Amino acid sequence: MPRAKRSRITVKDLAKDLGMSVSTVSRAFYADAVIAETTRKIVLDRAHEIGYRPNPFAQSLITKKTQIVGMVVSDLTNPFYPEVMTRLTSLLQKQGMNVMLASAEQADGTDEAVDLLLSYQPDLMIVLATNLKSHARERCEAAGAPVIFFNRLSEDGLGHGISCDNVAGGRLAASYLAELGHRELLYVSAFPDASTNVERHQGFREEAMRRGFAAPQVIEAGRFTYEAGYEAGLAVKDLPRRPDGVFCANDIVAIGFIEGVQEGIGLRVPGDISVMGYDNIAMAGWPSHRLTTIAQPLEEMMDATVKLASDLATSTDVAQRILHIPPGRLVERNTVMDWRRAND
Amino acid sequence: MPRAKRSRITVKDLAKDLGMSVSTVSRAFYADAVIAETTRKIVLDRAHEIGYRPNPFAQSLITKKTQIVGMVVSDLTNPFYPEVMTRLTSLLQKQGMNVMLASAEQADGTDEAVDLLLSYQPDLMIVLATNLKSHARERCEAAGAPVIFFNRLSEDGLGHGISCDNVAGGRLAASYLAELGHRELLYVSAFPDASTNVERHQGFREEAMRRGFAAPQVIEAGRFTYEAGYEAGLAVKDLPRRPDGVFCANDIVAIGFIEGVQEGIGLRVPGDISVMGYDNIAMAGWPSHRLTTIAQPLEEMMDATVKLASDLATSTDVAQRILHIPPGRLVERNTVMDWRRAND
DNA sequence: CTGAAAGCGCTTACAG
DNA sequence: CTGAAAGCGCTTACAG
Repeated sequence: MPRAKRSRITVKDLAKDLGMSVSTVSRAFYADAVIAETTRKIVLDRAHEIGYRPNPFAQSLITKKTQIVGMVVSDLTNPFYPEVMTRLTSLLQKQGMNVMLASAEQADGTDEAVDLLLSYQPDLMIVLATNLKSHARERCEAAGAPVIFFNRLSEDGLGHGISCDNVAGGRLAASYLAELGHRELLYVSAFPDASTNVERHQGFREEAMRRGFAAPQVIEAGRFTYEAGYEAGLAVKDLPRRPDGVFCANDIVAIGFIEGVQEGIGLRVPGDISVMGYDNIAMAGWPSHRLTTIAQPLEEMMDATVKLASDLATSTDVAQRILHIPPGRLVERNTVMDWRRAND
Repeated sequence: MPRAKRSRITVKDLAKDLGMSVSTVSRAFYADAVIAETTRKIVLDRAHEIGYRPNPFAQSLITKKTQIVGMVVSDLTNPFYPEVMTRLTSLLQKQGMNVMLASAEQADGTDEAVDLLLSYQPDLMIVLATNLKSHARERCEAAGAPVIFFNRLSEDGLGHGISCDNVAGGRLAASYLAELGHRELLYVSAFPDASTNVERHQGFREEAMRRGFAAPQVIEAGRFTYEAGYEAGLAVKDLPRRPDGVFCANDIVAIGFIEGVQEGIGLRVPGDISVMGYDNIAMAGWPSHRLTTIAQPLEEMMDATVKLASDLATSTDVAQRILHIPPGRLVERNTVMDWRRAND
């Protein structure tokens, strides 16, 4: 069967079919174009019948809008991101936008991937998980694509950002552990430059000190991965003081940490040491983990992103917007011990 | 700062800059165009200097090639797919192709998402995880985009396909369990129409019966998810005969199954019941799971996909290709008991 | 409210 | 080997 790359229907065809000019037909597809409503309806109906859609490439050659949003991802071993990615994609598609992907697995590959993506003139870029280097962000903006950082903010504080209030989240973790009788706190840090990491640490530390505790000890896991968390768990034995309450940069790190601490040092969670995460990924609720954590307000974060995206798509000039959405609720499960009750 | 949607550099600009015609400049970007090598080098060098890239939209208006591959995904709670997705994206980008995403979270949403994607005239479609309905596949092909099914084949057997030899994998599972002394086998089935599911079951059953065992019992988990596996684990208590060797449709189902069987029925794995998965996702190696499984030959599968993709991109007529790559190796961990040794 | 014409940024026969 | 011209499928001032 010769795949006869059937030449697709064009405005011309549809115009001839309807006995109208191409101008008129074209106008039917633009809500704010001057055209009789009855004419528009005739065109749209017939278009639907014969399966005509304006060629977006030809369109964008003129409108300079592509309806493409570039999505830069990495770190997909953290289940938080695939979920965000697919749900965001669905939401954006409902707005008529299409998502083009650049995978930034290796830091060095990012640039070329971003450039390739930019040649498609995306209306905007959404950066998930990775820390786009400043010059890459600048290239995006020079190419006319404003960038939205999702969940992590840009290092240089530029670009739009959607994030939850991680400082408040960090405080919440410290309060919770403190209230339950923990005294020797530890923060397990992930990627040191990530705003999420920095802010969660900051909130945790502030709240601990406000309560008159020593500054929490810190283990540098270095990355937001299970493996990094696992190594951090092993590293507990080298700490000057044995911690009783641990707050990890996120869930996947926490899960790795717990397994490291159990396997490597034989400590029990929460019997010997309490551990909390951040995100509330699905896995945190599995019987094998039952991780106490702080939920991200994912719904709100995604809605805000889509809202911002369509604002950026329609209006040419939107002031920098950095949204800090209140952190989600505390999700109590089985990895934190209540020492008050234990001592009753 | 008014974001002055800086008008990008065009062929014209570059031509003027170089004192050449646009034709010549244009030719420099096509390997098989007739142009003096020295001229080409001059053009390319200068293009790189001033950051010129041909506008892919204008290009594809003429060439009818877009360098876009549409990727249809769903089921991203299975960590197997995010990994495939990102690695495949990187590989395709290295070939100069760009990946556009359609998320098919809800079965009903798929169609509109696919249509939207098709309006961008992708050179081909890659379907991960989901079972594109036949009519959707037909629409893709009618729009000139051949489709490659990755890991699962199309229900109607049409379209290109890359998959590992799941029948052989199923046999391998049965042999392994049989050799280790298991006698009462169980298959935990996932999405009933998925080719992977059907073939793994088939191989498992064939090998069991070839060895003179009864046909393995079956629990219908229904989906390739943790939750479905968990429910299946609970359902073990309703089985007429207590199984001792279980093969699950994939790893994530196996992990759920194990937790269901432990939590809900109190059976121990592998003490009371042995369990195997399929895929060898990263999580299968974590201390919390240590799942015995069959690895997918992911590298080979992805290479074959990229190869096929670039064949399809260059040649207009490629015969239907369905590749069954030999299954990966058995990965022995801690969820299968060796009853021979146990009885020594 | 509608149509004829110009033009978006390219590629590719066609001449030379 | 290079250039002038036509044209890909659209949109949008400009007339009417």
